[in-house]
Amino acid sequence: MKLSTRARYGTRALLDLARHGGEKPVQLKDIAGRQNISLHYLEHIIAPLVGAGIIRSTRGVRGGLRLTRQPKDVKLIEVIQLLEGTTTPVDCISNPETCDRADLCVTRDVWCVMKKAIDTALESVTLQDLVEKQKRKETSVKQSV
Amino acid sequence: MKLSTRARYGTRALLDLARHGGEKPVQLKDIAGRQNISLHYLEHIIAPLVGAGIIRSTRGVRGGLRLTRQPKDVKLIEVIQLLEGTTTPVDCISNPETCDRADLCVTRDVWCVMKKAIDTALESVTLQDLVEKQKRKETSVKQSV
DNA sequence: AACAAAGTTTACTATTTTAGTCAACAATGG
DNA sequence: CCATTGTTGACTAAAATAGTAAACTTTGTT
Repeated sequence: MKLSTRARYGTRALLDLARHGGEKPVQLKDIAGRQNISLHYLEHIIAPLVGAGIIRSTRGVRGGLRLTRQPKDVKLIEVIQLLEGTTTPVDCISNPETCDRADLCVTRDVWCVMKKAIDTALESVTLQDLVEKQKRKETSVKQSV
Repeated sequence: MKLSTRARYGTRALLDLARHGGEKPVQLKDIAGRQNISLHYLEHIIAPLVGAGIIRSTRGVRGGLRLTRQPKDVKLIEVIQLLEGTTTPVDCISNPETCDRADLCVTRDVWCVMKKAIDTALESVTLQDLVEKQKRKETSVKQSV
């Protein structure tokens, strides 16, 4: 039940983008630098997010990445589903036909409850929430120094 | 975020044990047969459960496995933690020292919320719940035939 | 005592997934 | 046209997963 680095790096990259994005596009190499993630790897991770239209990219000089929505309109559940493929702990939830016990299986019901718990948790968090929380953490650190 | 077959098979094995266990110990090969799981593989999966004392085993003729507690006293969270190692989606939750960003990291906070959601879900289910649910499913199938 | 029936343990292996790297390519602005 | 930036596909090393096999230990029965 581990989250892949794709999901973790991708979320951090999006958060970084939300944090540093403004008028001008943010370059992937800057995100990679700030987040200390391999640029080449991040390129792959970002791809499904661009594909899904959460991010818009512009190539060429002064190009980069931009969020297509307000951070408050990007729920974590969507991000994780794109990066992780799904939040389903077992295949038989989304594809009951892969297991002939599916209809009688009570453990399947438990995994289903589990998935719902995960989804509910991720449903309630937006990029905006993360940005704000991060700002608060940063200022509190500055003050304590 | 997939659950391993260890977790799934192990849970099913325990459920089977709770279902068929009575006076006499239940033999692993019978569980393996009923659940259609490789006996050899199941031996490995069962090991940590025996080690943790959820199951007691007796070797030799007429030996087998027995639950050491009432099914109502076995919570799924405990089973999954034993089989899966942990329910933690990222290491930095239980081991903050593995990441030097841990204290400032807001994504870490999200994974923490996620873990709690999973734990709460699994905390609320016992083997007894599964046994009862399974009995209900079975009788409703019989009736509909 | 011997044997058969259980579980235990260790060693090994094939396959898949993960986490990347590398290089060629495409588009864009100056 | 060229430097810059993102895109794509090929490739790979390492780790995890999902087993298999076999030797071993314990225990009840004969």
